Amino acid sequence: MSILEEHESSPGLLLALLGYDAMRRLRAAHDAHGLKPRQFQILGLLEHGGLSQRELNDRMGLDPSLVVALLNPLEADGFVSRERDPADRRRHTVSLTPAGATLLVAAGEAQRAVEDDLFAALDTQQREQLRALLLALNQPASDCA
Amino acid sequence: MSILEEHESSPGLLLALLGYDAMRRLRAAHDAHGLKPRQFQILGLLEHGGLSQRELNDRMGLDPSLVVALLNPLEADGFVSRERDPADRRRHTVSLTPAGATLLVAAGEAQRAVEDDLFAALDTQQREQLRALLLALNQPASDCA
DNA sequence: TATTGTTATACTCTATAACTATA
DNA sequence: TATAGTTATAGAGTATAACAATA
Repeated sequence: MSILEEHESSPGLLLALLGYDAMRRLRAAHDAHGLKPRQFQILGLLEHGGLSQRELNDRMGLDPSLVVALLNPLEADGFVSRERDPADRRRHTVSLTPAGATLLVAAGEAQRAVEDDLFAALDTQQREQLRALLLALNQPASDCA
Repeated sequence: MSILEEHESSPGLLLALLGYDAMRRLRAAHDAHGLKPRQFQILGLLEHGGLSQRELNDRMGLDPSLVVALLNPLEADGFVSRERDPADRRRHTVSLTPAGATLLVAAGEAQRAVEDDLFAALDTQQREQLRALLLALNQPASDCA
């Protein structure tokens, strides 16, 4: 059943509801691996080298306190390691462990499967269109603050 | 600042995060009128005549308990009225009051302003494209249950 | 003083289960 | 028994403020 009938859907609310559904499905997929969608995102961000928590905050658009709460279980389970930066002892460099890299691969397959299902109604070209439009939305013309 | 860099955004998570941001902006806009986005949606659904709560559940894709919680303040503030259906006394017919109709107009302008800002990065044609793609996502090809 | 990371608390939206009343 | 509506509780994701350690 559809979330909204066409005539009663404002574009903004439609986007909000579809986004909520997307997060719900991502969560269901990653639950099998003991991950939250945002934790999977962190593993992906660490794939090509360690980052400070500050860098994770910035790239994810999240408050530092959120990143701490996401990292703690990942570190406890051995998927991620935290080391103090010798050059600036305030910084904690977060890195992917071998176990974390393995988990990233397995959970990545689950995520791709979910996204295939999520966008099943669109063909390849339409998916590319949608992706391009969403990326445009994500980069506001200018920060006129 | 953008929520995600291009290379690190899965389409599904991108949709989820943009949807969250859309809901956040809608909430901010409707707060000025004492409404939640879902309550504004209810007012819109009642614009062309009364509905039972059951019909509201179905059209909004929400659990009945949610609709109750959304309606109670609306009724208390006089924007909506509930009357028992004489034909089936289990049914409560929900209708828009004159005050509710006035609120719908005012809040509708706020919502349009938010959506204009939300989709500011897109031209008219791109907005139509996006809307069509989102509507397609919202109507899964078939419920192969 | 400013920055990195941490802790604690609270808010929004939604889901589920159990209940009442009507049919 | 089944349906319309209600109540209460819980969960996920995020935001904010206050704090300790380091620069």
